[in-house]
Amino acid sequence: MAAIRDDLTYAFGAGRLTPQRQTIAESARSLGRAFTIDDLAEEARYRDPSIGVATVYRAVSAMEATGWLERVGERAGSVLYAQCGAGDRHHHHLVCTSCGRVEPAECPLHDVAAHAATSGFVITNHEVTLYGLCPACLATGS
Amino acid sequence: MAAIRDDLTYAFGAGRLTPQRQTIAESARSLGRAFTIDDLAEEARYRDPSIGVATVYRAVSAMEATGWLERVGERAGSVLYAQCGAGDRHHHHLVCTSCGRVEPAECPLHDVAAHAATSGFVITNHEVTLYGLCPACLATGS
DNA sequence: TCCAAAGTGAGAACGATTATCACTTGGCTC
DNA sequence: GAGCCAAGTGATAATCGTTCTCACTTTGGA
Ligand SMILES: [Mn+2]
Ligand SMILES: [Mn+2]
Ligand SMILES: [Zn+2]
Ligand SMILES: [Zn+2]
Repeated sequence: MAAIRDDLTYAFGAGRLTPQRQTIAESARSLGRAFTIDDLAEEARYRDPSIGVATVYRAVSAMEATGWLERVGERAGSVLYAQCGAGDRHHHHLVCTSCGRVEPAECPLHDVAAHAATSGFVITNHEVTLYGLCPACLATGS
Repeated sequence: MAAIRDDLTYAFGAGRLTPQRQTIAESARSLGRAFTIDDLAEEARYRDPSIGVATVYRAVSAMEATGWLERVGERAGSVLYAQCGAGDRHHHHLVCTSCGRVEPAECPLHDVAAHAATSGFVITNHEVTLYGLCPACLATGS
């Protein structure tokens, strides 16, 4: 069963769930992998051609603010997003560099945080992203 | 003593060490913190106003290719670079979000790599960046 | 010295993202 | 249910970091 934040009704928090936003959120979920704004706009406009690109940008900003989407890297100058697959739990990401599949990864930074403390730095935030090949892409050799 | 890659003569590898490139590399080193292309260009053009912005971009690309510079994040839509402070050793970065100071950090990913292997992913690359406050910024409360 | 490749600088072009603005819509109050 | 108004929309222009182009200069080896 999915974590509560995976439910579409949480995508926009206190914001309105308009028909356009619903289409955009469903598009994001249906992609099932990391995507650029352009990827998402293409899918959303396939379902409803009247949706403007600016609306997709605004919807992504809103979904990122609630944590329903996360940025997981970049591709050719564009930000890569993925639906958060682990609810509220603190985690990071495995990103398949071939197909874009994304899987949550444990946070490995407890030791490093301790080390940093001895150097005088106080860590307030961190980013971890792993890139590689998912089982499917390994099997097909792509 | 600094690791060998910290020496300016390694900044451009097989490329030419022109006067402009020397000025740019010295500027990067003198900044002593994470910087954007714009920060670097400002410093370099202070020393030699005839240096064009395109030359700074090209020099940074070359220095990134040799590993003498690394990208350590972004700020307001621009890529953040820092001089690599740990030679050839595999490492990551502590970045002070207040003053931009950068310090090498150990790689904490051995456990995670093992975990990923059990999920079928094969990791080929990873990124880790820690953000926080350096001792100096903690002391001044900035 | 000569030459070909590498590098330079000015400016144009590019492309992702953001701002603007007139208009529409959703959800609340009465 | 009608009225209100903040929130959202879509087209388009603007922004801005980065890359490209091109004529020119410099470099370092033959
Ligand atoms: Mn996630
Ligand atoms: Mn480094
Ligand atoms: Zn894959
Ligand atoms: Zn600091």
